[in-house]
Amino acid sequence: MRRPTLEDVARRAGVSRSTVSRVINGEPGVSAEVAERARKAVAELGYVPNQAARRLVTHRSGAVAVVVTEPRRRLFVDPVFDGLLHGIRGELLRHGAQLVLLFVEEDDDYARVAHFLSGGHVDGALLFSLRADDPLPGMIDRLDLPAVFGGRPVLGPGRWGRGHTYVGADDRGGAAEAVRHLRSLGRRRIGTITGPLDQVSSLDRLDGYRDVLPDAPPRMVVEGDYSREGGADAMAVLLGRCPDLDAVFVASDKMASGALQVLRERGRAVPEDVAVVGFDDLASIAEATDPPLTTVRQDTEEMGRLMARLLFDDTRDDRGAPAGRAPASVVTPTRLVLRKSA
Amino acid sequence: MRRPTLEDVARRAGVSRSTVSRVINGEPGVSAEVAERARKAVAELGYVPNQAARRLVTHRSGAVAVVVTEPRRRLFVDPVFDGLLHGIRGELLRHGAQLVLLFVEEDDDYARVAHFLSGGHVDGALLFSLRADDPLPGMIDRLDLPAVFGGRPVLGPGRWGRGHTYVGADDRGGAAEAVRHLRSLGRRRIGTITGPLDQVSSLDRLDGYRDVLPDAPPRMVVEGDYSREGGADAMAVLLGRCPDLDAVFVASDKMASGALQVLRERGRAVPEDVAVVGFDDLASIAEATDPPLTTVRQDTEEMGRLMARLLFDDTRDDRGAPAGRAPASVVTPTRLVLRKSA
DNA sequence: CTGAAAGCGCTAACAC
DNA sequence: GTGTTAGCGCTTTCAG
Repeated sequence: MRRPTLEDVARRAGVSRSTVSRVINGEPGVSAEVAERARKAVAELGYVPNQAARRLVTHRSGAVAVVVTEPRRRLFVDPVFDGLLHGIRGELLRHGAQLVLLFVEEDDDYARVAHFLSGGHVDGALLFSLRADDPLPGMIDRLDLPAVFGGRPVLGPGRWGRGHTYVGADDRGGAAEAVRHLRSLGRRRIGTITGPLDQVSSLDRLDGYRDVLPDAPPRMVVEGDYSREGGADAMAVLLGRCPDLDAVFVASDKMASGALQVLRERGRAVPEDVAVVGFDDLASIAEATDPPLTTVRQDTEEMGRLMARLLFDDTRDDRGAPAGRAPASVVTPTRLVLRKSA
Repeated sequence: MRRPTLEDVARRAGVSRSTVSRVINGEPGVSAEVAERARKAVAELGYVPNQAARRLVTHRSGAVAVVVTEPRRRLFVDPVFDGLLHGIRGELLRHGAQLVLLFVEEDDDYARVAHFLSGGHVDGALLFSLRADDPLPGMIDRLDLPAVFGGRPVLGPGRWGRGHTYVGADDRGGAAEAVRHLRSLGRRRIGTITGPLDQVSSLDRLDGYRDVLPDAPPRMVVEGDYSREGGADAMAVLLGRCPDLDAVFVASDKMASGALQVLRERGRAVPEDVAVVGFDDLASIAEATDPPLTTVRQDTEEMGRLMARLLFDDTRDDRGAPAGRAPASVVTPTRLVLRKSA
């Protein structure tokens, strides 16, 4: 009733452990006939390799950690993260790697996560570092573990995360394109509703807005919180400050849907009176609003896929090239999707 | 530059491997003085136990799998699952266990998951089996691995999953309570919008409706898909079939919000003309609708916590009691939350 | 209370 | 091509 070991399989096939091991790991140099016999024994015994033993000697775990700093459980209802995770999953699958999910919620968790990551449980880590003052990037530096960030990480106050590999959307460029579009429509009083300004992506999107509108007065900028309600509130504020506003760039679709509602309630026609552009292109939102939302598309699934791929690029040369430099980061392009709101 | 091993620590502390091992694992029978010396050496060397080695000998992995059958990537935008996962996470944390996330999307994945689960990577599994014909319960039977299901599992056509441990909300009772409430309000033409009827929970909620209204004609029952749009469409159908409907029990808050919208568009006042009760009590939806939604609350976080707890109950007696019977399943109570819609 | 020694199940040199 | 032999780093009897 004991789980069969390599030894058992070998005995049954009448060969040695090493040979069976070679067959199982698909190594060359085993005659077809012997290989067949070994495979048969494996099947008959229902042999499944003991991973712990394998790891012990290979020093590889076959698993990848995904570290998420979950802002009060909202992460898992986030379609952006959903897309990311989906892309990651697909790529991990191709590599036969497992996904170990690590949450950071309280401050204690950083130590816990660091401890886990340094425990050899995983071959690499994919981390989402949203906040501008996130300790994660600093932490990973001390760990000597292949890692790829989702979103450009920031290291301490003002220090950009050079040396960290990351995959991020072109937040700044996308935002700039959105605002440029608004201006090309002849709009002159263009406001913006930003995400929480302690997040890198929010900051980048705001920078994109400023790139195009360097002289926009501060009152045209209102900080939101990426929620629908936050978007609605921010829109109300914006309208109060600038009643003759004729366009607004909203840094997320969710906020945009809230903004649209307020605009409607206040009797502003969209896009006639006020043109609106969102960000994310979440089908469930952007296609369902009234009018459908013009927005900046980011391909979250592709981003996830890329994160995993970069990680594996870094990870696999453990036998061979001396670990190499961290692979280059990639900024994925965004694309303006024109619907009816602008 | 090699990672320090127990041996290194032992040498530094001037004791034996065994002693250090005991200290690390908090075993009794080590003098305070020696223990202190060992701890000091651990700290100085930054020693972190090699999990693979430990697992190899203990036969325990310290990890738990969470298996989700992800219906076309919608799972991660599901607040119910979010709550569940949150509860699970909390409990795993208490036990110092890791969470390995396994997705089932394509048919291939079942084999992959089964293989993984039987590979000794995890000490147990938490599985969400939504569909009535889900292969997961059958699969787990052949695996000899402690497992707890989220939602009552069903084994093949008509065979209820006896012998499987699960944690599920009292879908049937909750639905019945909702309908009973509607009736107590004097409503007589009570329809229902169900979830996808290939899901156990949907079926159970419908049964609850029927428990109270055994004579409701089939036209009063419309199948939805748990989405907002699905709820809207179903509401339209229901209204078409029965224009003088005076109440509706909707099997999810998301669908209820869609239904509410249609009701409003058709000029039906809620709750005056049509009373509406939802299911789930997702704060983000139920409190935000107009009018706020009366709904059946299920405590998803508690359910998640319970799942993990039951799993550990089953899991830990590997040294001691002979594995024991699978622990009892638990059906968590639901509670009607009265707001304004009914 | 502490240490010595025997593996856990596997891979990887190294012989044959 | 295939087998032999060392370990990987840890826990766990069993002596002392």
